[in-house]
Amino acid sequence: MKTITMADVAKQAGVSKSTVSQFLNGRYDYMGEKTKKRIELAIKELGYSPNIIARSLKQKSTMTIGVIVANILHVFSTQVIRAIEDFCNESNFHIIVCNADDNPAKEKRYIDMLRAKQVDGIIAFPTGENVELYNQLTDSNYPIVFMDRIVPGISIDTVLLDNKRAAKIAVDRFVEKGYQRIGLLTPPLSEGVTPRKERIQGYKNALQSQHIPFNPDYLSSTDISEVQASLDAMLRLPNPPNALLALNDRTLFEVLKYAKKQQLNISEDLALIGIDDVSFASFYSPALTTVAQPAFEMGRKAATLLLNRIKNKYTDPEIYRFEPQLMSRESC
Amino acid sequence: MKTITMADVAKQAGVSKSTVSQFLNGRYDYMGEKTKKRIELAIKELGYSPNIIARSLKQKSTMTIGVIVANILHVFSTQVIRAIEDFCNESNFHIIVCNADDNPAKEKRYIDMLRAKQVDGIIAFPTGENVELYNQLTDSNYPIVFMDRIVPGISIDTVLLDNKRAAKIAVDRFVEKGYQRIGLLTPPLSEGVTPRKERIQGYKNALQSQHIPFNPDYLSSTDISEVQASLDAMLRLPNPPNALLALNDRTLFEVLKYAKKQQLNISEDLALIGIDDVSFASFYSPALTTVAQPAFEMGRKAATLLLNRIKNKYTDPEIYRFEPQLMSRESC
DNA sequence: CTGAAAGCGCTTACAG
DNA sequence: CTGAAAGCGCTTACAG
Repeated sequence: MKTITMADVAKQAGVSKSTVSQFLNGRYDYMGEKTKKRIELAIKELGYSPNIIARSLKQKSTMTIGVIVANILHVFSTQVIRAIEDFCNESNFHIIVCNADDNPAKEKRYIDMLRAKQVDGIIAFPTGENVELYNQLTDSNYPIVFMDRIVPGISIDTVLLDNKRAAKIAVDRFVEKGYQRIGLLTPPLSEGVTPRKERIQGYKNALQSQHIPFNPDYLSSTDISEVQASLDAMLRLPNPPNALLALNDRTLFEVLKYAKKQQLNISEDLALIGIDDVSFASFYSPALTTVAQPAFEMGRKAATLLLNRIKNKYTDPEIYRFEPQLMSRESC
Repeated sequence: MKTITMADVAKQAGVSKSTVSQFLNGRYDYMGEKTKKRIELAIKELGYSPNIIARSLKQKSTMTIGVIVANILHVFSTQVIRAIEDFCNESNFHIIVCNADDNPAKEKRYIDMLRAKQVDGIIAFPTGENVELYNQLTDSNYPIVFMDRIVPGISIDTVLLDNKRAAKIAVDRFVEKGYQRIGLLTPPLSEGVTPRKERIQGYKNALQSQHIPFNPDYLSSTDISEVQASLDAMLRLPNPPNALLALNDRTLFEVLKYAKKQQLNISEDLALIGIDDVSFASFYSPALTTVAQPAFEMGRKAATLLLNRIKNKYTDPEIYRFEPQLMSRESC
């Protein structure tokens, strides 16, 4: 299985490699009709297909980008990736997908490898921990876009939800429906995880503007595995919350598991809103009111920004906030 | 930003490119200690990182594989991809992810482009339509593995669920619980889509071995958008089914939407089993009995097979069937 | 133990 | 309108 190269085509067509190359790249400006035909024929006869690696080496462009998410199993990431892939496909780019698992060492390894493989740019959900590396990237003007998380002090295009607003939308909805004792369940506030920080802040701000005092007992920040226990404690308070905001889909899952186990009647016993629109929200009983992220738009935006940078349309790095959307259903 | 190359390192260290290359590839056998040190230092000083594209051109291996799914948004695909990525990561491979959307033209384009980019192999959920192309690939001995779908007449490693058994497990469960009038809801039986064909066959076979006559009225094969209408009709039969098998997750969603709208009491009015274990199965009310695919094992197997082929460990192409697992819960 | 040279398969400035 | 030649950044067989 000898692989056939441009030289073979050239020989077969009786022209030089240069001419074949011109032909392949559509630079027909001065090319004779018979030459074109001959090359076309030779390509067909030999079943030739160009080696893009060789081209990449010369052109310093691989038409490939890297996408590093925390975990592709998270629905939001999957949707973002799908949007990125669609956009890239329109521009003939491919995407290499990596799972960093919130592990800075893994993230660093991926970034280094991707660069070594000469990908033209990277979209990442950053761990936030590789500050030195991020700075290197911006210093060398490497095309990169962050998703979902802001790394303080780093000047890189970042696409994320207006998280404060997401929390505010939920709180306002609770209040509008007559709930004042609003609990919040969140995973641990490890540093670097923008959405959690901002949503909690948004929750506090929203309470304040509704003139509801913030009650620390109503805020549980625990590991996913302890959400249920923590919720249990919260509901056993002398004056427990009558409404609950789940900070993300995985937290919401825990609430629903707990509710089922305890035969808690959601919406009657306890109003519930989750941030992240889950697949079953509309047909759950009660249908779940959620605050949705426009994941596809966000992915598309990230891809647009990155490809623009790759094409050298320089713009100052910015933070792009997307509007969350209330999906009004039955649970509140 | 001049990029620094091996030549720069060589000059800085006062050795030849060959020696640097040896060093990078860990062929220290005969290398003097001082030489090593000098190279190491030069690399550090210059911040050198090798260009893997250049290496790939010479070595004819990119350490990258392509993964073509129908749609990454399908949970099963996402899980398979995650497993593949994990396995590849262990072997220092990267994956390029593509969505073919069950579109043969898109599939062909991806396969052609991936090969042009010299990926070392491909794992695909095949549309089944590009028979000529598949044959070319096997003829040229190109490493490829199929997932989920069998393409008749093509000899390629294929990893998929024991679909007949999945249907049988569900039917047997129904019968064991006393249900005999078992309906089946499936998306259209377009050719090439192995799982649907096989699951329907498995359903029929299982009925037979339970001595239950197959009732064509109990089998609905429609577009997803018409599942609800079709189910409605089925339940209005003079003698409607009292148990329902949803062929996959998306069909199950439609059943649940319908049940909610019609205030149908699942498990009491109608027993229900879905193939594909959905994220909310355990905390839905009633908790949903499902038949799960071992998606991660399957993805891992596909990756293992592919990397073995890439490493030239030739084996005859085979079909690998994975055991479905009953997740016994409340809906039946 | 290390280096000079050829080559991987392309592209491209230049000459004619 | 087309070709010869150099070069992209590596690797590797070979020589010494």
